[in-house]
Amino acid sequence: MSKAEVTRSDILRRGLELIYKQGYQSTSIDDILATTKVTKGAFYYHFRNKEEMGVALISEAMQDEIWPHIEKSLSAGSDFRDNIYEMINGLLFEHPFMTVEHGCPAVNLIQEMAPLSEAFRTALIKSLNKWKRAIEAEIIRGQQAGQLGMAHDAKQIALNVITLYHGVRNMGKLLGKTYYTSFLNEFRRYLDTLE
Amino acid sequence: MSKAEVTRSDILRRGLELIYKQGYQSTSIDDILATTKVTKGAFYYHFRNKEEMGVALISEAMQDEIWPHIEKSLSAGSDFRDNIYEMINGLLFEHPFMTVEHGCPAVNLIQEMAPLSEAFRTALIKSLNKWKRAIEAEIIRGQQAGQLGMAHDAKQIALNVITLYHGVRNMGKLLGKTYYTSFLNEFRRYLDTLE
DNA sequence: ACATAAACATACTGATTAGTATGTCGCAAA
DNA sequence: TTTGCGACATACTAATCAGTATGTTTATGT
Repeated sequence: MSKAEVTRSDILRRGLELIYKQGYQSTSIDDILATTKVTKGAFYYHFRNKEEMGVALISEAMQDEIWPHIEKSLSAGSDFRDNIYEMINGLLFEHPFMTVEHGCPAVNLIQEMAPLSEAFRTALIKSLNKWKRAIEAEIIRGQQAGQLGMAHDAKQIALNVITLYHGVRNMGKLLGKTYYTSFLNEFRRYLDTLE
Repeated sequence: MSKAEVTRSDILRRGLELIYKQGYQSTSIDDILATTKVTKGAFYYHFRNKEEMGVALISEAMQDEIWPHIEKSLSAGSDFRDNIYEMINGLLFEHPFMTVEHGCPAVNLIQEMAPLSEAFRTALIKSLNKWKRAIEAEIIRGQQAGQLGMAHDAKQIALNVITLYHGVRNMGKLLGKTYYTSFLNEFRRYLDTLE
């Protein structure tokens, strides 16, 4: 990794951290510069403007942060139900980056930026679809392994799971970690109703 | 309604509109003033600061906007399932204030401000609890009318419904109105699994 | 070792921000 | 009619913002 690449990724990582906690629009470039050794000249060498940095942050830093966990949990065991449950459980409770109070950076950015920027929307949809396809594939694997009837629509279930995740991340901001726990019980029940 | 009360409510209504579309932190007081006949002096006569206005906006303007619809739909028919379904359906499709791209102001504000302001959090929790209790009451009514087994936890179901609503409001920002429709199918199915 | 471009560094700009200071106007009670 | 206060109006400040202009350093191929 060259020195320039390190600088770039420093910007993205610190940017992700701050934007996760404060929101995109309320995080200034100066905020990022003040907490890194990066200067304004370096920033604008690597990115044309703030939006370009935001988009890069979604498709690079955010993906790097979350994706390994998703991939790992979705291929952990043989039961697709267990895998999907553990994926959500892990995201909620075990991920070192995310907290209950600040939720999930992807969910936050969709909320804040999807209506305001085409570029953000595109990057976020790409990210969402990647996740959706991964869940879908795991459900289909479950179907082929006889764990779930073929009549079920894998696409629809995948979207349900993601919708629930979005919901619980938002509710958690008001109700705290205890709600994560009771949600997970309900989520397990939901998975078990799929037969 | 006195002239002063009109001024105050003008600020709150216009504030809600702008904050709904741009977010709280990215909506400036000058934004509000520029699109009303209110001046800065009037603003700071009615509110100590921006945060106080934001909190008032949640417990007044936002409630006024959404609550009538909720109350109405929850007492529309005799089947609690139909009522809850219509509540969500109406919020998603029939509410004149809200759009798919901007979602729901309450959901948005929870996402943005719950982690950042105790005062916002308090106002939002109050608002959430009011809704939760209303749904809960409707479920219990359904139980007493024999539409649903007593074994079900009304509180839990109410929270599920709200969580799903939060989720679909967020997903809608990426997937558009068509997702609302397919979500509603799933939601109906969920309600019907409650026996 | 040297040329050249990549990778920064510094200082600035004009716009926008929340909030303040200080004034004014109209109406209600005395 | 005057006095006083509720309800504004105007002009300002200091801070912060994204972005730019113009430099300097550092690496790299030859």
